[in-house]
Parts: sequence; structure tokens; C-alpha cells
Amino acid sequence: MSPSTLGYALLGLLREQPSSGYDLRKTFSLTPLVTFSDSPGAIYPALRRLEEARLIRGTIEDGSGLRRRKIFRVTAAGIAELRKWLNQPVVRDDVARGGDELMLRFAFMDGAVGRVAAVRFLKSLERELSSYVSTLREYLAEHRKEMPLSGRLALESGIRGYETRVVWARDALATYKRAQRKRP
Amino acid sequence: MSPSTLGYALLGLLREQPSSGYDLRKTFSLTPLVTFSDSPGAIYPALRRLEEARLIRGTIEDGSGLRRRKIFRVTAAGIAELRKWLNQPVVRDDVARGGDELMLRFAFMDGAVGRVAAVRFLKSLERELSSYVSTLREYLAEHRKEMPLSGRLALESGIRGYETRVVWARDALATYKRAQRKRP
DNA sequence: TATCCCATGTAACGAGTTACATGATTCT
DNA sequence: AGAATCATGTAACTCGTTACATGGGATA
Repeated sequence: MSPSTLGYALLGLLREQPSSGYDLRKTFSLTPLVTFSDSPGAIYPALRRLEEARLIRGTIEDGSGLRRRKIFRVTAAGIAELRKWLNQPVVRDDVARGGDELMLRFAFMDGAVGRVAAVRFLKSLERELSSYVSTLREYLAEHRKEMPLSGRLALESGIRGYETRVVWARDALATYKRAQRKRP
Repeated sequence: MSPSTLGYALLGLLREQPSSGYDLRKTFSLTPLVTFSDSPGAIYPALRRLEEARLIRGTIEDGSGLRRRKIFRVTAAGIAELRKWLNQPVVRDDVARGGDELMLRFAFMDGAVGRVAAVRFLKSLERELSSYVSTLREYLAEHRKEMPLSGRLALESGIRGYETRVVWARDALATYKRAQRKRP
């Protein structure tokens, strides 16, 4: 079985920095990754599953007189699994379901799959987003009249959000192009 | 136990229009509510739970020779439960977790709790969103240097998304004010 | 010594996913 | 007659939530 979204988040974080379960919990409670729960009932079982699948390995820190801490590191198989996840094509369903997981994937790309994959991702993201915005606009145009006011406004909010992300994707692409010119 | 998010979505839709499970599945697959799964394994058990809690009641449609369809209607207790959900204050956690549930709540307000509640919601939403954007900006300013490029860009995408929603909330408020002038 | 933070875990429960199952009706 | 669609449901499985449990080390 492939990991859950939380599992991939842990994998991505551990690739950047080997950490204990407690460290990861703090990351989830103190950084923009608050979208994830920091509850021990989620983190520790998820870590155990990843370890059972040999995607990470935990070693008890043999520090001088410190409390016991288990530090997890990503294995080669873990890196491979992470790459597989990051390299998945961007499909319409991903963007329709809110696209949070897509942004998580993008956030972990640097250092794991490189600029080429990131650029490919941004291009297909822009394409799928644009197409989805069109669908939503058509729906709005067709149902505008029968929709209750708050329902219509909520839909407009969603559309604006997706449009903002399209613009962002173009800017992000430009940023990558600039970085590439500097050190290709 | 109070209903899940899916349960509230069903409650909100059924308040607008009594429907069968199949109708609701189509709504979830063909409208912007695709964020929800349209799988029967989610919908039918959720409907059964709502019915057991007496929040909805289903009656077999005694139509002439049609296939059996069970039409669900919201009960008085269901309306009360929906109102309770809609009238909950907007807290920081709601916006930090992405805010999708907040927009769902707003979408169902018209006809269920009235303009006053909708306006109150928008005001507190704008306040919480603005405050959360500040938090994210501070985080970005402080960690910009150490963050990998894609991670930083992903965070910027999130910030832009929240900012877009702040602007939207102001526009939506203005829309309500205009509507109020027309027929107060 | 009392209290807080560090650090890890488990157990019961709820709910969604996936896949399977069933049968009636309409279309070709 | 066969296929597609309408329409409802169930069972196994996974995973996250909530709440509880434990104990060492630091701080007052």
C-alpha cells in the first residue's frame, strides 16, 4: 500500500531533515503545515507504518543522558517512493479536489526531483487549472439565475482562488527560468 | 454525535431541495461540489446516519411504475442542526485548515440563516483571514532564506490565495449591503 | 516537591474508500 | 435480447480523531 498524504508529508520533511516524531509534531503545529494535525495519534502510527514499509528507519539517539528520542531517516526506497509521488502527472481531479495536495507536492520538489520536474509540474498545473476555471465559469454562467446569493458568491470565491493560482503558477515558472539563467 | 462535513453538505442540499441519494450523488459529481466524493459507499451510509439521528426523513416515492426512489427531506431538528453549524463563530483553526468548510458553510447560508448571519460571518471571516495572512507573512519573512525555492513558492501561493479571499470577503460584504438597500 | 515541558505510545471509535452486489427500466 | 443507466445498498479495510497513559528531565 502506498502512504497516505500524511505519510508523504512525513517522507518529504524527513528527506529535508532527519527528525524525531516530536520534532515533526512541532513542525505541524508551528509552521504553515498546520493543515495537518499534530496529534500523536496520527503521527506515531504513521511513522510506524512508514518504518514497516522500509521507507524510513528510526534509530534511538544515544545522546549523553538525554531523554530517549527516535530519529527517523528516509531510506533509499523512501526516496524512490517520494519521487514517484512527486512525479505523478497533474490530473483534473487533483485540482478539482482543492489542490492542497498538489501544493504539498510542489513544496517538496526542490532537492528531491530537481528543477526540470518542477517546471514540468508548473506547466501542467497551469493547464489543468485554466481548464478547470473555464468549467466553473460555464457552470456559473448557466446557473447564476437559480443560485442563492451566498451560493453564487461562494462559487465566485472558488473561481477567484483558482485564477490566483494560475497567475502564481506563471510567476513561479518565470522564477525558475530566471534561476536557470543564473546557474544553468 | 454531530454530523460530519459530508453530513452537513447533505443537510444543506436537502434543505434547498428534497432529493434521493442518487440525485445527491449526481450533484456531487456534476457541480462544483466535486470536492466531495460521489461514491455510494459514502453517500448512502451518511444518509442513513442522518435519518437515524432524525435530522432527515426518507419516504419511498410512490410514483406510477417508477423505480423505487427514496426521497429525503430535512426535519425541523435537521434545520436546527444546520443552523447551529452555520452560526458557529469563525475561528482561526477553520481558516488555517484551508477554509474549504467555511466556504461550504457560507454557500448554504442564504435561505437558512438570513442576511444578518451571512454579514456577520463575512466580517469575522475577513478578520480571521487578515490575521492569518499576517502570521504567514511573518513566517515567510523569517524563514525565507533557509527555505528551498519550491517550498517558498508554495507558501507564497498559499498567502496569495488567502489574500484573494480577503478581497472577496470585502466584495461580498458590499454585495450584501447593496442588496439590503434595494429591499431592506 | 510540584509543575511544566519533552517524548512516545495505545485503544476505541467514526467515517471515507474501494469493490462488490442486486435489480428495475430504458435505449438500441 | 443485450447494453447502458437508474437506484440502492453492503463489507472489508485504512486512517485520522479523541482521549488516555506513562515517565524522565527541567524549572520554580
